[in-house]
Parts: sequence; structure tokens; C-alpha cells
Amino acid sequence: MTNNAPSPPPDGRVARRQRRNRDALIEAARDIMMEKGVDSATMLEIAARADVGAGTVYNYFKSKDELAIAVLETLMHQLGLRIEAVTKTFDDHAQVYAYGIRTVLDTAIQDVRWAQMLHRSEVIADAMFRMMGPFAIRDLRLASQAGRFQVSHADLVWRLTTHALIGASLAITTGQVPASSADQIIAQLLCMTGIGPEAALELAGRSRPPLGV
Amino acid sequence: MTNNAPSPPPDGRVARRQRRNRDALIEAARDIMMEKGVDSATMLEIAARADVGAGTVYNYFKSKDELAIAVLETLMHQLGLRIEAVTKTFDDHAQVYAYGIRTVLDTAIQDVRWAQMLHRSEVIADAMFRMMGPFAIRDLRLASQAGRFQVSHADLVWRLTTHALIGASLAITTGQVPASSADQIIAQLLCMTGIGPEAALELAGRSRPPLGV
DNA sequence: TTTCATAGTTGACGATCATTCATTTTTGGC
DNA sequence: GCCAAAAATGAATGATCGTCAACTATGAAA
Repeated sequence: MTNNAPSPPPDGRVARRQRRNRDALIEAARDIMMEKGVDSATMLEIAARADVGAGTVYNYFKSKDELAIAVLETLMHQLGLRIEAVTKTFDDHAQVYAYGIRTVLDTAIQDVRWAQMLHRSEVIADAMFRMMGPFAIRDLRLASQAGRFQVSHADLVWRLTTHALIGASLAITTGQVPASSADQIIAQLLCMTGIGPEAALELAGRSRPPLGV
Repeated sequence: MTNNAPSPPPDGRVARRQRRNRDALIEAARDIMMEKGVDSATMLEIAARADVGAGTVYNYFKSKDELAIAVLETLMHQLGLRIEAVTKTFDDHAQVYAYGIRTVLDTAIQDVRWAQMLHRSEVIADAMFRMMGPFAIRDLRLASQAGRFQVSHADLVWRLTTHALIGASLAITTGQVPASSADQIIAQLLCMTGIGPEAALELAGRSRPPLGV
């Protein structure tokens, strides 16, 4: 047993390869899981697409579930950043919040690949809560300070909204609710911010600039 | 052993056995799934507890998922009936609705056995939507007619509420949200009915008669 | 009562897949 | 080059869902 602590160099070949492997695994898992669903995606296929051995996956993720969570976190984080880029210049923080949740709904119901992930509602809702939460909760608070919203428990409102939003997306993609209800869905969710029903509908119906890449 | 007289009994031995088997399967599945979780419950163990062969399960349910759905439907249906029995005499339909969703939340977070089922959020939310929906949507409409609520899309409000409610229950059982937030959660969900935030909090905080057996 | 077609039941088996682990390969300091 | 530690590998493991060919119970008809 050697005394010197083997501190690895800040950026060695190993670190680079590990970043590459991890990224490749998340990307491969995302593609396959979104194409055929989380359950039907096999670890072997994911490993093959990421060009690593089957056992290597477990050096990076403790289980298939943890890999799926990492995929969903990445998705939600990226979507959050894209929303942030568009809404950065909005004056009305209430509108920023509304744009955010509307964009999630639209993305979920328009992109066929999202539909597969919706069947893990609680996981995707939790990833959404954590990854987009900093933005959303900030907007809820700022809009409240500006007198647009009246939210006393922003984190709770955001928690409930994520679950309801994913549930609504699922209901639309499974045909239980028509896609034309989107405005009404957003309006109902905005009601949890303390804005009135009429103001909520108006906010939900505003025209929206397109999402960037 | 032969009762020769009745040639065509309206319900033969087969029908009786099938009812028995189906009920026993749902009961066995409920017990085992609630104890160790849907995923960890094996079809073999369920079949054994119901005292039928392993293959027999598939005469009644196309898959494990369908069996889990049947379990959840039964649970939700029974809970709906128990709520109905208590609220039958309430004058205020808004209060009936509030009592219903509060009771679901309380049941979910108090009964340890429910916690396991919450990890299939979209399935339990859907079962709740369908089994308790007739009551809940009726109450939303009646309360609106009485001027207590202002709901124009009762089914949508109920759909969003089920998902949010299950999400909230999960957040509490996993310790992400304190159980003391229950009042606030119910109040937020009541906001979707068009009642104001203050009235929602008041309604959520009212004392409730206990649920019967 | 006996016979028989049908419907229901059975449990061993096939197929699939997440995860493990003994072995091999790579790495980076000496 | 050499070596110990870290990382990667992929064949093997174990568990489980769902299938199926054989078996049994049922009840109507002979």
C-alpha cells in the first residue's frame, strides 16, 4: 500500500474518454429509448450504439433506471436552456412562465419521440421539476414580486404543474384529450399562480415566438 | 353431490369459479403489489397466493400490466364509493369535491401500502380519472351550477387534478415535500376550479368527517 | 348413466434481458 | 520498458414474463 494519494491529473486521457463514453451512452440511450420506449430499449443495444462493452455501462450508471433518469435530465435541461434563450428578453415574467410550460406541452405532443418517455410519468416529471425548476420557480417569484402572480409556495406550484403537464401531454398523445385543448390546459395550470381565470386564458392564448435550436 | 333438479342454473359452476378466480387474482395481486411494489411482484407468486396455476392468470388478464390496472381500478372504485358514502349528505358540492381530493391525498400518504403503487403514476392517475371521475366531474358541474366553482371544462380539470394529486402524494411519501403541505396542495388544486385563492385555502382547511369503512 | 365436445386449467419451458465478474486492456508515473 | 491500479470487456448468470401442448372439469345430449 503506497502512501501517496494517487490524485489523477485534472485532464488526462482517461478523463476525456470517460466524458466521451458517458456522453455517448446518454445519447445512445436517448435515441433508442425515444424510438422504442424505455422498457424495450435493451442495455446491450445501447452499449453497442455507444460503442462500448455491455459491462461498461455499469461503470457509469448503477442501473438502467439511473441511465433513463440521466437521459431525461439531459433532455429537460436542454429544453430549459432553449426556453431561457427565447424568453431572456421578455419583460413580463408571467409570460416567461407561461411560455415555458406551453413549450413543454407543445414539445411533448409534437415530437413523436417524446411520447415514449411519457410512460414514465413520475420520472420525467421529477426530472422536469429539478432541471427546469430553477428557471420556473425564479419566474414564479419574479412575477409575484411584479404583482402579476400571487404565489406563496412557488416550489409546490411548480411540483404540481410538472405532474399535471406530463399527465396532460400523455392524455393528448394517447388521444384521450384533443390537442386543441392545449390553450385550456395551460390556462388551468396558470390558475394555480393566483392569476384569475380570464387573465390565465389571455396569457395562455398569446402568440409565441418560435423556439430556437 | 349432484343436485339433479336444476338443469340450467343461471350461473353454472364455471361462471362461479371464474368469478372466484378473477377476484382472488385481483386480491392476491393487490396484496403482493402493495407490499413489494408492482415490479417486484411476480406473476408466479400472485398465482400461488390466488391458488391457481401460473398460466391461468393469462386467461383473465392479458399481461401483468393489465392485472395491475385492474387492481388500481378496484382500489379507486372502492375509495370513490367510501367517499361518496360520507359526502352524500353534504350541501355544498364544492365541499364534496374538496373532501374527495383531500381524502385521496390523505389515503395515499398515510397508508404505507399505497406508496408502492404511486411509482406507476400514469397508471394510477388514469385509474383514478376513470373510476372516480363520474363522481368528481359531477361535483365540479354541480358546484359550478351553484355558483361555487367556475369550471367550463370539468373533465380537463379533473384530468389535471388526478395527475397533480398523485404527483403530490409521491413527493410526500418520498420526503421531497413535507406532509404538512397537504392543505396548501389541496388549495392549489382547488384554484383550478376558478374559486379564488383565499376561498380555496378556506375550503381546504375545513374540518372533515372521518372516512367510513 | 355414459359419452363427448368445449372451455378452462396447468406447470414446465422458451426467450429475453438486466446485471455480474473474472479476465484482459489501457493508463501514466517511474 | 515496467508495473500497479483503473477501466473495459463480454460471456455467463439468474430471474421472470408469457406460451403451449397436454390435461381436466363441465354440462348437454344420447
